[in-house]
Amino acid sequence: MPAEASDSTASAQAPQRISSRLRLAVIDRDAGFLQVLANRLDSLGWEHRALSTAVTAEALVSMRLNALVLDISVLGPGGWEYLERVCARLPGLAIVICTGPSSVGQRVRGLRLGADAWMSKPCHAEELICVVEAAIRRHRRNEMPELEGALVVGEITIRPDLYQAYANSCSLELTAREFEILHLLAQSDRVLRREEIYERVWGYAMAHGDRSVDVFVRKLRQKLRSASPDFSYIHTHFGVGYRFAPELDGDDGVLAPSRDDLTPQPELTFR
Amino acid sequence: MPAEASDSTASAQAPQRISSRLRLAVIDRDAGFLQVLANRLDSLGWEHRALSTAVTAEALVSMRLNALVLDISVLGPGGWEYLERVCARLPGLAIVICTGPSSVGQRVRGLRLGADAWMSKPCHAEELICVVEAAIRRHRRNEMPELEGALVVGEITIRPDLYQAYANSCSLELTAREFEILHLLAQSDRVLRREEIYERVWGYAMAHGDRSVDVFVRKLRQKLRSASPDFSYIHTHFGVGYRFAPELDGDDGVLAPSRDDLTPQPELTFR
DNA sequence: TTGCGTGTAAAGAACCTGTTACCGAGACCC
DNA sequence: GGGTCTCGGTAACAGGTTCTTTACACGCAA
Repeated sequence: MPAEASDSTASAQAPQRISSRLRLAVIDRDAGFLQVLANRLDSLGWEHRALSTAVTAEALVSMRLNALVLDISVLGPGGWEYLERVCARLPGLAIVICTGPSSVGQRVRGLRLGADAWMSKPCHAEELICVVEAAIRRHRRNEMPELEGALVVGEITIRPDLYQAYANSCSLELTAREFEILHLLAQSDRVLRREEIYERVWGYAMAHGDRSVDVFVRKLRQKLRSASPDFSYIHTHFGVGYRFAPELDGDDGVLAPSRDDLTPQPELTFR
Repeated sequence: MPAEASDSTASAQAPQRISSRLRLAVIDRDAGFLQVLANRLDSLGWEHRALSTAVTAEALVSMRLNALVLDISVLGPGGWEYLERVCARLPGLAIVICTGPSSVGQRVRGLRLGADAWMSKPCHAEELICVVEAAIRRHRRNEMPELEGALVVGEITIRPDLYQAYANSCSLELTAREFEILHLLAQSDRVLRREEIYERVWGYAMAHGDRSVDVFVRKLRQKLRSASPDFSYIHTHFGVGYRFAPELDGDDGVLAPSRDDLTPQPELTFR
């Protein structure tokens, strides 16, 4: 039952690891601390960067960070002002102060200025990362909308924000499931096995012998063909699965002319 | 560490106190701790309440809290599960664990389960409050753009400052909930799932099978139709949710994907 | 050619939504 | 305090849409 399954996944995901690739900068000079942290971050797949001194808020903006870990003691007396400036310029940035012994007054001040958390060294890298995650998590919750851009492939436009696909300004009238499968296929630039498609769209494992994916692919092909007859979009890989790629009919497997192989996803446009 | 001297300038603007009246619950049994905290909270004007044991997530919902301070040790072994449940049910609630000595593993676990911060007792009340504020602040950041202008869509004018919508200078007589849902939908230029709507309007997770959103959408449609019969505003996306867009009836409501690539919200004007 | 995987079609089950009616909680007035 | 009213939330039903299942035909690979 789909409803039950999605319920269970919801509760199962609770021990939350933030999945997507995150970007973190650390302003610190403690080589040992940086090394340990770097190892841990690498194994989590985060992009990270160590800075030995303060960089301008503008520079931080250009790094497109999710979080900043700051040993405020390396900045000297101007640290508070710096913190304040960075918080004002990047209200969406998670900032964790991680520094040596401090007074309650200092911690209060840091938090009031806009830091999200204060950790005292020495601390465990794993705990620091959890604190950073907690701050990012809370920040993202509201930001959620996650406005994905439209995907233009062949003559088809896929609009995640509208949960619909179009051809020549005309809706394909896809159902929710149809759209999800098309979206998934179009995003992936490779063959997807049925089990993979099922698992990512339905949210749970495909039962042996289930033909649902095939049936949906047929419906999709039908709608795609009637809206954009000159292209074929979904290709069968016998014994494997399906792959999405716009191909002009008549050509022998030649990719759509608008494509070039230099850019991996040339038809992927952000609105 | 930076000198504390330059406080005067910084404290003038930066030390952000959250102004509005906040609601906090504390699950703890340490009378001394509770007393000190209560005094501090009173002087800040927060509404607060001490609980000596866990209350159900539903009870927490009904308290309309901004934050929860929890000594997880008073809950015994079931504490983790409780934390998880509360986080799932109230994704917008700031949760700070404040408890006695703990291991890194425990702190990591608590943060992963969804707590926003972990403080070790003994701690200074002021610092605890700052940590709570930091969590709330981050949560609220995007939630309250403040001082929004009126939104004019189709024949409807939405006035957040008056908590009301109008058609031809005539009030739609929306109730609070109706207005909030309309406002949210009108602000978002995309399909919103029911769960999303519920969570952002009610402030906590939608129970499985709850039809409240549907019923309110119906009421909204009714009022919108009687005030502005030529337009349809709220569109159902079967199996997904609702989307707001003023459309002249009679038109086929064909959404041209290329239409708004340059101007995403042509009919949405800020005054 | 055979066996297995895939395309196609249709029917019933399952699900989703619109709609209405009803009840309890809280606000408000007297 | 009691009564009335409005609002928010719940339950039930009907009708429509979508999804799943099943069956069979077709085509690819060995």
